[in-house]
Amino acid sequence: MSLTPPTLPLAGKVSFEDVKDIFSIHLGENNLRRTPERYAILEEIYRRSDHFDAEALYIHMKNSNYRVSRATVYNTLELLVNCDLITKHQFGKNLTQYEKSYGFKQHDHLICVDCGKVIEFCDPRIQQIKSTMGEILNFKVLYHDLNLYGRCKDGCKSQSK
Amino acid sequence: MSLTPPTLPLAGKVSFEDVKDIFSIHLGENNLRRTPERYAILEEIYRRSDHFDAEALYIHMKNSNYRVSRATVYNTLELLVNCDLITKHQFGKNLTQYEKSYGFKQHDHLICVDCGKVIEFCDPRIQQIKSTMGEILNFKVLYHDLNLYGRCKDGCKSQSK
DNA sequence: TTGTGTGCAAAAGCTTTGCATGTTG
DNA sequence: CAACATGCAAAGCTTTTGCACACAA
Repeated sequence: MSLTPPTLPLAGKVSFEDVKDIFSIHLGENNLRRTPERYAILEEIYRRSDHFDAEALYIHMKNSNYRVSRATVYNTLELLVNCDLITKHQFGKNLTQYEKSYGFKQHDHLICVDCGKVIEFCDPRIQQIKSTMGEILNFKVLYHDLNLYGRCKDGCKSQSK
Repeated sequence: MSLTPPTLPLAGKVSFEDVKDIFSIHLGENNLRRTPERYAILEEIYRRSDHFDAEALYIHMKNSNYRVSRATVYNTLELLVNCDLITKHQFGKNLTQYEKSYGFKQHDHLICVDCGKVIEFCDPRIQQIKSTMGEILNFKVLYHDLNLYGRCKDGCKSQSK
């Protein structure tokens, strides 16, 4: 069972330039404009760690280096999802959360129902489930979302989120 | 690999009386009142098939036999989740969906990204992932949510939702 | 009778949309 | 310069909350 921390980039493979290039190409291929806002949002996301939601990203940008509108944030997040530079999740709440995904191992999430902490893990058996089920049900499985919900045996401080 | 349709009740085990009793006991144990609204909502859910959201349930009850408020619907849905009579899902949208769960096999979901169709499936390997990961990460895993997203190879009519 | 539950409507929280303005190609 | 993107605010949707009234225990 692999326990390589999923958040560690694949060895020596990732630079922000790569990510920017991918986005650039994606924009070009879809006749979308290369605006400074779009690159600034991408850069902010790849500077951040962890999971974030649109509002948090908006506030963070507003308070720091760059000023963008909420509309642009939402718009850009969708573009980045489309070219697989970020992935979208919902950890049991009606709030969309994102995380950067280029150059990171595929992984799933374990969420503490007490404190909301999110832990990442890898288990190759999920790939087997995807291929078996795709075959049996005659689907091309594109992606998946697996969340385990539970309680920390050590006991967490039950701090809310 | 088991291909028993997950939505079929476990043979000869389920009646609405069972479900009502479980709810009744749950209410009693928690010093909650046994109101006609709560039972009416439970009955409506167990009469329905498939997945549903709070608003659809509210509208459906409003238009038919029983009149309840949205607040009561949301309140009761939470109680039913607590005693495992229904389960909660989010199929990639900011909309909580529910399904009845008493007497049905544990199952997961395959969602068509084109037409939104939801197919249920069972794969025992998910249980193995839960126990392995709970052990390694020192968590008591309570429940999970696994959604595969993909495209029907037969091609669907791309009807929206 | 007492306190919990209900209904209604208002509020809250996240996301989308419309429109005037700005900027890329 | 024409089309597309941005910013802002308003609107949309789902869910939660506050309060007066009703009713289960």
